[in-house]
Amino acid sequence: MKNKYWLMKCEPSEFSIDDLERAGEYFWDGVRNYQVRNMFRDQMRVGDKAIFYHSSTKDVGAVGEMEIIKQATPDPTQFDSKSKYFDAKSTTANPRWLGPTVSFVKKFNHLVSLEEIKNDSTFSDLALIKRGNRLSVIELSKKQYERLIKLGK
DNA sequence: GCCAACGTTGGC
DNA sequence: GCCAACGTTGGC
Repeated sequence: MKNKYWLMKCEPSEFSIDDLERAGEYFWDGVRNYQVRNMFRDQMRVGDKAIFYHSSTKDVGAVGEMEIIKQATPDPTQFDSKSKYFDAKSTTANPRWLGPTVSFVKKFNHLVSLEEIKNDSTFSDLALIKRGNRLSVIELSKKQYERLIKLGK
């Protein structure tokens, strides 16, 4: 099956591309949005590629490449009452939230800033730059994915 | 820290 | 099922 391409946001104060590089792989936890949950469940598959994007920080933008190495499974933080992602309404029998596992591929040589993305016509219809967008995971076209990698070199 | 925009919750 | 209130997101 054809691989898909994704852009996945995370606040670097929580987890950054450097953290991922050190860890090698990471369970993408903490997503509490149904649309994104459904994307994880129904569309994201092993072998898909993803761009790591730093949000809510001084230097906002795309910072590196990842690969999906495990399809979404229940997010353990939803059952952990000490976690800020705890969800009392979720049960192990019927878990509400999922997360894929990603692996580090490459860190960009330089950040591709949000401004740069906005100014590039390749991304003119990308939800990322649309006003009011709240998705932390967005599907990219192959062209958009390759363009980000080129800009990051 | 502000604030616009959106998603979720819960009373009715 | 409506909708107001509330919480969260995320760029600036």
